[in-house]
Amino acid sequence: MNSDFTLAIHSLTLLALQPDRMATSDIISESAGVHPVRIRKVLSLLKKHGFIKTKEGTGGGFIFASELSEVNLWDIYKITSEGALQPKCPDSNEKCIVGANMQKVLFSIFLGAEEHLGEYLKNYTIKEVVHHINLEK
Amino acid sequence: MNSDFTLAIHSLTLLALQPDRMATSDIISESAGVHPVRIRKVLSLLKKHGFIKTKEGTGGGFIFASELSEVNLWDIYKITSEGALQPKCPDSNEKCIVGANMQKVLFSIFLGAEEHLGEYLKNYTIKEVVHHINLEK
DNA sequence: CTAATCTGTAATGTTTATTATCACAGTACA
DNA sequence: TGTACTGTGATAATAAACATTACAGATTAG
Repeated sequence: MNSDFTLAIHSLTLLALQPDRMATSDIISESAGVHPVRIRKVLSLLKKHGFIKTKEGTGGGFIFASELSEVNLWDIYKITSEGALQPKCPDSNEKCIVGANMQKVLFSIFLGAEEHLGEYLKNYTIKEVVHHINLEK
Repeated sequence: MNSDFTLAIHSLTLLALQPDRMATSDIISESAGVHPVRIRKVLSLLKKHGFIKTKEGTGGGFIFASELSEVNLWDIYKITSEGALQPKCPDSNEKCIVGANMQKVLFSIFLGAEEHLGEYLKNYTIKEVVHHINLEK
């Protein structure tokens, strides 16, 4: 799994903490320790799903566009990383009962695993993450 | 996540289907489509935990050493891939409230996620996987 | 007892995935 | 009209996964 999921959470949390003004990709990238272009790419996904708004030009940037308690981590996972749990099986031997069928068996197991993970992630919203961040202060 | 987890499942399933005789790393690697050395590395982990037995020399190889229904996928996950869910966060900015604390917040979330995944994986044993493989025939 | 056939494992090379960087078009504002 | 942003494609650098080589140690067959 790449870190788009955690980058998205990081960015949203930062935006949640300054709901009144926009944050640029430079500011967010400095907080997250990654390149600003990556921030723009990940956040453009979140924009497409309406979680944030963006503005180009001077004074522009990114800003939260929904209720903190309505954005849960499962939503974000699906947008950034759906299918990431799924293992990339090498082409196994079709002549072997196991090789020929293992891939689809594993596929169904991991599909179930991802759904199960979803049940857990649905319980976490950005509001909770922000709360945890504040507790750590 | 690398594919050690699925390789282990694949190998155990193959061994489960021929409980009477040993399988060499060459045979298993041919079924799984990977290099025999990888099979030996992954299976040596399973051996350490007593799930299989090995024998060196002519006629040697790997063989199942426990009850199919007592080897569940969570056991195997823990052996091969524990912590794999955990995202590798880049060093974020310590001067930023979010950057400074996000890592430990994410850590606790992903720890919970892995435990939750465990509850799902515990329900799958090699016996079930073998059963699914046979159904696909 | 010697050659053949295995596992065990370290070391190294190759490939693939992830991430960073560059380049530049488009938008908004002063 | 210049400056400060996002949006996005293309390419380069880095890191992770995987394959390959090499060889020591165990076991068996002849």
